[in-house]
Amino acid sequence: MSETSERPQPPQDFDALRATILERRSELPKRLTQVAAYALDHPDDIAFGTAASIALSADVQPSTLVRFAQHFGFDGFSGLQLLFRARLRERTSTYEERLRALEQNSTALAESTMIFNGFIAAAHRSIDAIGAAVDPEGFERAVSLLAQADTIYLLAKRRSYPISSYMAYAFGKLKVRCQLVGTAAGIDDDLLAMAGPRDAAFAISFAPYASESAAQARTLAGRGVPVVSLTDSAFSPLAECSREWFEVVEADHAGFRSLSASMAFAMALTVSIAEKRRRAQDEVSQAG
Amino acid sequence: MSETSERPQPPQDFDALRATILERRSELPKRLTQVAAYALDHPDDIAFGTAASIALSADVQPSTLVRFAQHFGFDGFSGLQLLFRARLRERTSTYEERLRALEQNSTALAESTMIFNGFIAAAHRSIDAIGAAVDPEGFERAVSLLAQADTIYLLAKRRSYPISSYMAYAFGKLKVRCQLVGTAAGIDDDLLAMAGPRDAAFAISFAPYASESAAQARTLAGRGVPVVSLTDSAFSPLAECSREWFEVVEADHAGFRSLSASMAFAMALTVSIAEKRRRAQDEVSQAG
DNA sequence: TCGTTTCTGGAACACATGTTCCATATTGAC
DNA sequence: GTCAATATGGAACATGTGTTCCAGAAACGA
Repeated sequence: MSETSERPQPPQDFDALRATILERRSELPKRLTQVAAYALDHPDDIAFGTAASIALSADVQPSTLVRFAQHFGFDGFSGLQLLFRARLRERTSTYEERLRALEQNSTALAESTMIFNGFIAAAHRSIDAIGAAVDPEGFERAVSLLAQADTIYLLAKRRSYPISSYMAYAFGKLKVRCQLVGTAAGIDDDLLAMAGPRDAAFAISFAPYASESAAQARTLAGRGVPVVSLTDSAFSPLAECSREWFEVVEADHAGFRSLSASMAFAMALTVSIAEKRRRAQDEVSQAG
Repeated sequence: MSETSERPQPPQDFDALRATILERRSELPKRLTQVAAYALDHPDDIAFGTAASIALSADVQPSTLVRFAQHFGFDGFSGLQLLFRARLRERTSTYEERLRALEQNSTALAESTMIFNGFIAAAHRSIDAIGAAVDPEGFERAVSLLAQADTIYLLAKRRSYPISSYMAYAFGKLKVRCQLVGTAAGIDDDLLAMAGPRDAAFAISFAPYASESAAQARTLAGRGVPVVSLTDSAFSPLAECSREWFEVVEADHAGFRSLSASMAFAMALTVSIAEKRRRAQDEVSQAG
C-alpha cells in the first residue's frame, strides 16, 4: 500500500538535474546508468526525440526511460524531457542572432554602425575559434620552453607588431627579460646575433608572411634558439622552423582580419610564462 | 487532376525558411500570415510545441499549420517543425557551457590552460560588453570628425600603444594620413606642435592614466584640434577634453585587462574612417 | 449579379505517443 | 543453494498526435 519509492521533488532546472544525476551515478542500476550517460552526452537528443527513438539510440526499453525519470522524482519521462527542452530555450542566443535582431529593429543603420557590428561579430567568431584550435598540451609546452629562456626575442612585423608590442609591455611589467625585434630598422640583425640556445624566440606572422620575420626565425632556429610561433596556417614558413607553433585563424570583416583572438592568446602566453617563472623562483628561494 | 500547388523543394535550413517567409509575407492569405508572424516571433514555441498547442497560441486551426507548411513545400507541419528544432540544436552553446565541459573532461588542467581559458573568457565578456556600450550615433559622429581631418594624430602610451600602432599600420594601408605619437621619446611635442584645427586626434588611455597622454590631448584641444578618445571611465581626464569619447570596460583575468574589445573598436573606427573618406572622394571626382 | 476560385473551420481518421503492468531475469543476503 | 528484493524486457493500453477531407465562407473577376 505504501508508495513504491520516495518521490520528493524533481530537480527544477537542467543544471540541478545534471548535478543530481552525477551525484547518484554510482548507485544507479545498470540500465539506468546507461540512460544517465546517454542523457548527459546527448542532451539535445533527449530534448527533441520521442521516448521510442531515444530508447533505440540509448539501447534500452522505453519503459526504462520512464523508470529513469521516476527515479529522479518526475511523474514520467515527459516531465524530465521538459528540463532538456527548457535548457535549449534558455540558452542565450548567438551573437549573430542578436545582431540580426538589432538590424531589424532599427530601420536604416549608418554604414559605420554596420562596420562596427561586423568587427564585433568577427572578434566573437575569432575568439570562439581559438578556444577550440589551441591544444592545451602544446600550449603548456610552449610556456615551459619560453619560461626557461634567458631572454625572449619577440619577432613580428606589420599586422602582428601590435601584438608583440603588447607582449613587450607586459613582460616589462612582469620583470621578464625580452627584446622586441623590428622597431628600428637596421639593428635587428645585430640584436638577434646575441641570441643563443639559452634564449628563446616567439614569432608571429600571418599571410602574406613578412619574409623578414620568417628568415629571422629560421636563422635563430639554425643557431639552436628554440622558436615558438603563432601563425595562421600549417604551411606558414614559421611552422617548419618552430619547436611549437599555434594556428589561429582570425575571422575577418570587410577583408580586415580580427586581432582579438591573437591578442587574447598573447596575453595568456605572457602571463603564463611569468607565472611559471615566478613558481620556479619561489622553489629556488625556498630551497636556499 | 493537376497538383493543387507547386511544391518544388522546401527550404533546407531555418535561415532559408525565414528568408522565404519574409519574402512571400505580403502575398500570403490572412490566416497564413498570422501563422507566419507567430512562427517568426515565437520560434522556440514552434520547435517544442505540438500542432494543437501552437494552433491554440497562434489562434488558428491545426489544419492551418499544415497548410502553412505545405505552402512552403513541406510534406506537413512536422517537416517544417524539424527546421525550428535544428535551429536550436545547431545554435552554438554559450562559452560558459563549453568551458565547463572542458573542465570536466580533463581531470586536472595545467595552470597555463586555466590562464588561457581565463583570457578567452575575458575577451568574450569584453566584446559582449562593448557591443552594448558604444552608441552608434556617437560612433558615427566620431567617424565623421576624424574622416575630415588632414592628419590624424594617434595618442597612446603603454597598454594602449599596441592599439594605436595597429591603427597606424591600417591607416597606412588605407592611405589615410596619420601620425603615431609616443614612439621615440622627445620629439612628441614637436610633432604635436604641427597639429591644427584642420587635423584631429584620437587618444586612448586606460586607468591608471598616463598623465602625458592626457596632457597632450588637453593641449591639442586647447589649440582647437578636435579630439576623439577611447577610455574606460567617465572620469577619465581624456573625457573632459574630447569632442567624442567612448567608454569601453574590458573584462580582466588575473588582473590583466583584455584588449580584444578595444582592438575590435579600433579596427571598426579605422575602417569606417577610410570608408567615409573614400565615399567623399568618389563624390568629388564624380562632380568634377 | 453570378460563377469561379481560393481560403477557412472543424470533424474524422489512422497512427504513434508515453505510460502501465506483469512475467521473467538478475542480484544480493544468509 | 534458497529465498526475497530489485531490475528488466516487452506487450497492452488509453490518449493525444499530425493529417486528411469536405462543406461552407470569402474574395475576386466579368
